[in-house]
Order: sequence, then structure tokens, then C-alpha cells
Amino acid sequence: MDMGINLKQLAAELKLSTSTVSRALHDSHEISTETKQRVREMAEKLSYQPNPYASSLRKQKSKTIALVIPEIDNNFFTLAINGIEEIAQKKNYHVLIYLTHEDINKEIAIAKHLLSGRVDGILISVTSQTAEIEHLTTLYSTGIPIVFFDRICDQIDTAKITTDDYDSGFKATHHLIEAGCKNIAYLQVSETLSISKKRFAGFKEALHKKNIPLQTDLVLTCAESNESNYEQIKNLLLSKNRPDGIFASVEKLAITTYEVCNELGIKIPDQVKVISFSNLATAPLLNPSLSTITQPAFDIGKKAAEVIFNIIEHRAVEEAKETTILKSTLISRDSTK
Amino acid sequence: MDMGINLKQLAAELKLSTSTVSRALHDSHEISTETKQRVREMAEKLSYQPNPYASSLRKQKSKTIALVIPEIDNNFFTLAINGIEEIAQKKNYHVLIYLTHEDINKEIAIAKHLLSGRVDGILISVTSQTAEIEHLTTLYSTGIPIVFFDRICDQIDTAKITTDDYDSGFKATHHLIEAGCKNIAYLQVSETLSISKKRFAGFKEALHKKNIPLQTDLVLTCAESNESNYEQIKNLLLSKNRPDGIFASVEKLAITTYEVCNELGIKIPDQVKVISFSNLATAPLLNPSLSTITQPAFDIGKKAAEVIFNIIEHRAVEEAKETTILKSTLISRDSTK
DNA sequence: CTGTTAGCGCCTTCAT
DNA sequence: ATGAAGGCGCTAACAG
Repeated sequence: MDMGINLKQLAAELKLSTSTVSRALHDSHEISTETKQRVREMAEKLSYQPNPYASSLRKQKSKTIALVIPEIDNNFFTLAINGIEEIAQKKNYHVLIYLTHEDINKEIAIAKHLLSGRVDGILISVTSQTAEIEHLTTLYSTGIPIVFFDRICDQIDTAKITTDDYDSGFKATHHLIEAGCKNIAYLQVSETLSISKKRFAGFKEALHKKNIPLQTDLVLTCAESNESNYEQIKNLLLSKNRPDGIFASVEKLAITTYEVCNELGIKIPDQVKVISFSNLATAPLLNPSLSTITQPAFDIGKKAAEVIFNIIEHRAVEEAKETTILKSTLISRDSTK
Repeated sequence: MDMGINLKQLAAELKLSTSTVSRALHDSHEISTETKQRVREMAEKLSYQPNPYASSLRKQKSKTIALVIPEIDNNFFTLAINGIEEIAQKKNYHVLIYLTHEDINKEIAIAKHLLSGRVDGILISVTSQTAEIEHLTTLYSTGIPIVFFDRICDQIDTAKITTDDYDSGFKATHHLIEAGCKNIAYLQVSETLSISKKRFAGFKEALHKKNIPLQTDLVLTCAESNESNYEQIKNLLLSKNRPDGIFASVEKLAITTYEVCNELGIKIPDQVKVISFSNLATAPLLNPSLSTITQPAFDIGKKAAEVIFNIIEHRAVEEAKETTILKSTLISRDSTK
């Protein structure tokens, strides 16, 4: 690590003290313009790069944030990272990425590690298993800035950035009802997740408004492997009470649904209508008969990053203790046909 | 940053010296079992976390690698990150992620920064613009381990992990020829990129073997915006010499091609056959008439990570100065119809 | 088996 | 406007 030149050597080269050089490099006002010039030129010439670890140790800040997400092969997170990275690069911050793979134990291990002060702030979207949140409250209580995005933790009093999940759930369900569905199935990956609860609440409300009873046997919680999800959905479609509409509350379950329909020869949307939450950039390649709720993933990422840097740099904690809700978009492809 | 307890305080609590505590925590053989036990319990109780920056400064190693990629909304990189992260987590390394957005200047800036010694090793896939590579040779000459994956730099003598691009290009072209194509167009994003050159070489060889002349007006280099790519492909499909087969050498151009065909009402594969390099996890959602070359993205990521950690930890430089080539898979969906 | 000491490279008060 | 000195928290060489 670090084969380059250090401050002391640079100072020696210039016949100056390390403090003068350090100040010159930081553009301190108490250094003459000519000295600054000389220092900068030599630094450039020797391609001096300050040791970030020495600097972090001294200043007690690392210019680094942690990004903790459940999965990456999911277009929502991919787009969010793009937004986060854009802001981080602009602000000269570094981004450490941690994947929990929807595993609460990994999340706990990461949270524990983050107690070390490796980062100045944390951007997190919790796992679908996260019910106990002691690891997060502990982390939060150390004073490190945390911003939740998408999959938030309502109990922790910090900034949160989400989609309008209740409204999206309502809109999606309404869309299916308008399309003539009576027997609507609801697919989710968790019962505890913030987004699941809100989307489901919107779903129930939309049914209620139209006096359609909620059928609990049509509500599927698919938390296991892709294989078992596949089986569960297959059983659903083969059951005597086969749904005429399916609300896939996450992208992954929409894909599985499509695969099952493919295998069973069930035509979408002729035999069953499907609406899904999805942020696939490849929308045009999708079967045009799948309607979609698209989240503003990129903007959520950008916003989350902006908020965390604001908290870190301006201690804007209080004003940040609010939830920012960005609107989703419903793309109806049924009507296109 | 770092509100927790430090070594000194922990040592004071235990009435031991910091060195003893440090050694106990590192499971040194010269510490009695009982002391280790005592230390570990107290550390756990006070949830002591060593300051990573102090440790990195002292040990001159950071247990951190940099991952530098051109874009993230591309399934190849998404899957590769998954593989990289899996190995990094297993090895207790941290991953800093940097996106170049296909911008050579960003790549240069990042390379320059990495001179600082922030990371112990670098995993990089270069931009489509990377022709001058001084920034990379400079970086490499400092002695920091670098592993190229997918988009490699042939001129730099270090480990490289790629797909069998020449062979894939050959296979893909052969597939189109077998399907009856005579007028095959080739779409690429760069002429300098390692993968482009190799895929194109395979393309040419496949044509040559069947005595099909290469038509230069059917070779499109789309390096600009999505909009201009769209126009270029549209012009190609409207030209008098309209291709009956299209080789989309990257995922993005396949998607654009599909969009253009959609707009022009050109049926795939009836009017034009398309084969693309793509790693979309949502293959079943794709139009079944698009054939695909799928790369072992996850395995490439894993392998790249394994190699870099091997170099870092065992100075296995020489043996690592080789190119690992993993095989791609051709998924033919034309025949499925 | 345990303690003392000396830095890693940087920033920053304090002195000049 | 510049320099000297101390310490961020940790590890490792050197003592005992």
C-alpha cells in the first residue's frame, strides 16, 4: 500500500516544513501565493497524493459512506446506485458497497462493523427479513448519520426517502379492477417490510372502495428460494380459485409469475392480467401485456445521497428527520394492445 | 466519526497494556488463554471496534479494494459485482465502487486518486473510450495489484479475466449464417475496446469461412448518445442494403435495435434475425425471437476477486500474469419458435 | 507471558 | 508567513 511520496519528503524537496506544505495544499490564507504555487507545482510533479488513512485518523472523518442494500440484481437498486454515485462523485466522497443478500444476519454483521467509524454516514435499504432492529438502533445511537431509502425502518427517527408505496399499491390495484379483474392475487416477499405493508394497504383500500372482498387464499408471501416461489405461484394458478388478476409487488415475483404462465400456457393478459413493480431499463423488451409501476429509482438514490451529505456536512439532523416521498409512474401496456 | 471506545480505554478497563489487549484480540500465541478470554469478553461487552484507519495507517494495508466499472445499469456488471462481493465478504475485504460512465476523464481522475494508496488492489473494466492508457501504466508501475476483467488492457502485463470473445463472436455469427442470413450487420460501441476487437475478429472469421464478404457499410460504431445510436440503427434498417441479420455486440445496442424494429414494424426474426451479447436475468421476459450470447458474468466477478486477493495476500504476481478465459453460452431462441 | 516505546502520515495548535 | 511539536489509534520491535 502507498508506494508514493509523503508530506515529509515533499516538504524536504521544497525545503519547507510539513506544516507549511500541508497548509499550502489546503489553500490556507496564511500562506503566500508564491509558496502555494511552488508547492502545488512540486506536488503535481511528484504526483503527491496525501495518505487518506493518516488524514482520516487525524481528522476523524473519512469522506466515505456505506451503501447497504439487499441485492444488486434488481433494477431498482442498480438505478439508485447510479444516482448515489453521481452525487458522491460530485461531493468527492467514496462509496463502500455492502450486499446483505436479504440475510438479516449479514445485515447485523455489517451494522456491527460500521460501529468502527469506517464511514461518515450510511445509506441503507433493509432486508425483507428485518423485523428486529436492535442492530440499527444501536448503530443510530452512536450518532452516525443514517438515511433509509426505499425499504425504510419506521421506528428510527431519521431521514427516509421512499416511493409513494401506499398510493402505488392503490393505483396498481385500481388498474386491475378497471381492467375487469374480480379475483386479484397479491404476491409479496415479506409481511414486515415497510414497502410491503404500504403497498398491501393500498391494495386493500382499492378493493374496499369497490366492495371487492379480500381473499386471503390469494395473498402469497414468497420469502424462500426462487424455486419454492415458483411452486407457490404455480399452485396458485392451478388452484380452483384461480385469480384473474395478479399484483406482483416486487420485480422478482413478476418475472417468476411470467415464467409460470409460460410453462402452464396461460396467456397474459387474456387469461390473467398482471401488474408489477419493476424498474427494468429494458421495458421495451418486456412482454407488452404486462403493466408496470415504475419507481423513480435514480432520483431516490440522488435524494438519499444529497440528504446524507447534508447531514454529515451541516449537521442538518433535525430538518432531515422527515420522510421524502417520490411519486411512482404507472405504465399501462394492456391498452396498447 | 468513531464515537466508540478505543484500545487504550479498553486496556485501562482491563488493567492491561494496550499491546497485550491488541495481541489478545489478534489471537496471538504469546497470550494466555484466560487473558484472551477476559479481553474478548470485555471487548464484546463494550462493543469495542478497532479504528480501521489507525490500523491501516500502521499496517500499510487497508483490506479494501477498488472496483472501477464503466456503467452499472448493465447486467454483466451487476452480476460481476455480485460475484466480487461474495468473495470480498468471505475474505473480509471492503469494496469501494467507482463508476466511470464510459468517460475516459473520469477514469483518469480515479486512477490518479488511487495512487494515494487507499486500496490494496484494483479490479477494473475500462471505458469504451480508453485508448491512451498512461494513467493505467502509471498506476500499475507503483506496484499496486491490478486485475482487468471483461474489458481488458492487453498492453499491461497483469492478470486478466475475460469471456472467450473471439469464439463468442464466431459462434454468434455462425448462428446467424446457419439461420440463413447473408447480409449481416455488426453493431459495436467502440473500435478500440478489447472485447469489441475480439468479437469483431470472430465475426469476420465466421464470414470468411463461409465466403461471405464483409460489408463495411453494415458495420456501425455507436459511441454517442442513445438517441444518436437509435438514429444510426434506424438509418441502417431503412437503407437500401438492409441487413437480414444483426449482430449486436453489446446489450444496450440490442435493446435499441429492438426499439427501432418496434417503431418500424420490422418483425424479428421474420424480417431480420438478431443475436446479442446480453446477461439479462430476465431472459424469459425477452422477446423469444432474440438469440443471445450470455457471459459467465458472476463467475468472472468471482474469479477476478479471487485472483486479486491471491496477488495481494500471497504476492502471487508472476503466476497471475495470465489471462483467464471463461466460456460464454449461446442461447438460441429462434429454434424454440 | 506482559509492558514500554516508537512510529505510520497527517493536521493543527502554539510559538516565532 | 513559516516552523516545531504533539497526537489521532493502532501495531510491532524490543525488553524483561
